[in-house]
Amino acid sequence: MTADASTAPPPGKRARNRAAVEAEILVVARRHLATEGAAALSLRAIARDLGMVSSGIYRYVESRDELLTRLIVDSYRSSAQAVRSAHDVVPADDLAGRWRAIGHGLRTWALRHPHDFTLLYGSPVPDYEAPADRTGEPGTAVLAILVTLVVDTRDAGRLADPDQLGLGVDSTATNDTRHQAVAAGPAVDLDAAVGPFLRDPMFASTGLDPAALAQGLCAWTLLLGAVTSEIFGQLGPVPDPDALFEVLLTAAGSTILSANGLPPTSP
Amino acid sequence: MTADASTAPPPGKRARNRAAVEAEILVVARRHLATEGAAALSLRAIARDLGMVSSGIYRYVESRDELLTRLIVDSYRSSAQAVRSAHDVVPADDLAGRWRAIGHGLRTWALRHPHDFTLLYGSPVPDYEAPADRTGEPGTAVLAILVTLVVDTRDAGRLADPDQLGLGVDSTATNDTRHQAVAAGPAVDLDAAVGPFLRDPMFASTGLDPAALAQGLCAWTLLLGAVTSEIFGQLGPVPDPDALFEVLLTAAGSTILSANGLPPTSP
DNA sequence: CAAAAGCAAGAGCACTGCTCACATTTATCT
DNA sequence: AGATAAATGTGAGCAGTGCTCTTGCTTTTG
Repeated sequence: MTADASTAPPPGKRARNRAAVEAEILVVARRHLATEGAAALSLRAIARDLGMVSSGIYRYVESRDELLTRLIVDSYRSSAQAVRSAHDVVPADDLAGRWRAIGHGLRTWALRHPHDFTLLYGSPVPDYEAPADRTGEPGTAVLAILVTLVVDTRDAGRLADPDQLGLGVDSTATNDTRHQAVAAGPAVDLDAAVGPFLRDPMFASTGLDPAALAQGLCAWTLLLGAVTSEIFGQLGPVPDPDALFEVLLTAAGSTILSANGLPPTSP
Repeated sequence: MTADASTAPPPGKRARNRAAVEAEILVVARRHLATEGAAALSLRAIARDLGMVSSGIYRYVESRDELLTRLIVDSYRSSAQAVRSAHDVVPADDLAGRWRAIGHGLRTWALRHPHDFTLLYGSPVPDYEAPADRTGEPGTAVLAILVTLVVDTRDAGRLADPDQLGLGVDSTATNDTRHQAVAAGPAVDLDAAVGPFLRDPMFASTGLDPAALAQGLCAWTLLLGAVTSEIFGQLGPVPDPDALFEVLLTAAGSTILSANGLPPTSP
């Protein structure tokens, strides 16, 4: 009634309330996610917590899947930010330290938000297909950090020897001169495996070679496997999870970083 | 009425029917699992498919969790058998071939039964805690196969150099003489990480040393990470999944197998 | 000021896991 | 053989879920 125009900008009291409710829904959803887990996420329960009737929540969130998508995007951001902030405090030339920061950053984030981690890297939620146009880009954020580390490692000439992993260097030159895998195994076609990735805009500017990217993927897969294994308890009761992770993290790091600080080809 | 005793042995018609129904339930449950996924498993739907009333199924399966446990144990058996049969066809002295057989065995099983794989290695089913006394032993079956491979590899003197992974050999001797991890990283305490495992009856007879076990765990974690990543699509659309898996499998194998078929300490 | 758009509320549908009381069938004991 | 006990089938019912639709009310907008 007596409200003048200056205190009622285009975002009117209605729009403001809507934004507040939407945010509140996300907050409550995150709380439920943290305590109950993803599949137990109930729109009705959220509505109840917010003091609104069950059907009312559909004014703010289209469906349960929509809510999940928002949480996923949110979690990707959260994890990437956690990893990034852990990574950025170590000096750029401390390559090993940066790797360890990435690994520990991801792990401690996962331990702190196990359900969020599950949402991102666990089995897909039933009857839910993540929309690639919304979860695609945020999903690569933490991998992108790892890529910059691989690039810097290569630039510093400290990239580990691909032969150590059974990945031949010659496979990049000629396509039919494939490298023989671990002692008489069949062929490993590096270019087929990771070549198309390198043509991706995300990598094109880095000038990475297939072997280096493959090494990076090994490190990433091993790291993610280590965290997954711990969060999901796949190895049963582990006596000293910290020590075990340290071992796996070190091993994963050694796939991209030469261990002794010297270029791989030196004696 | 005219049935004589010879056609009615101790397993009477009632027990036989019960066994049949229980088996049938598992069959239908597996079918639902394959088509709908784990979280969509509905006892009512199964009962409906079996032509019995919804409450009737509780005469045969205690609860939904009980059904899940049976499926999980079943899947562990199925996967272990798949891996084992793939592994057993390659000659015992072809160590690399055995590793590849294990990896491919697990992967093809997972690709053929994605929901079963999810049940075992995906995010835990909400509100379900796997009873360790029933899922514990079957869960280690395929890992056990890998352990025998590591043991045989050591016996053949073809174990990869632990230093390649940044895992020092001296950490087994003195406890405070810890190995420095990748270039100036903190300590890696191998004994703390895997020592207690070695005291386990499963390993005690093998005489494995901590470094070798750690290498095995690296291989396992990387392998499982690779399969998980593919089944769950964690890397987005991969151009050539077979080639990528080949790369990761080879890399994982190189953590336990010396690449050139020679003992690690030779020039 | 009136029309339009946004919102809260409630009823309702189809589904879930699970329990309970009741009737029927089968196995076992006397 | 007959009584008794155990196992099995049936249907109703409770509390919960996602989601839709209609009915009124409030805020914003022309």
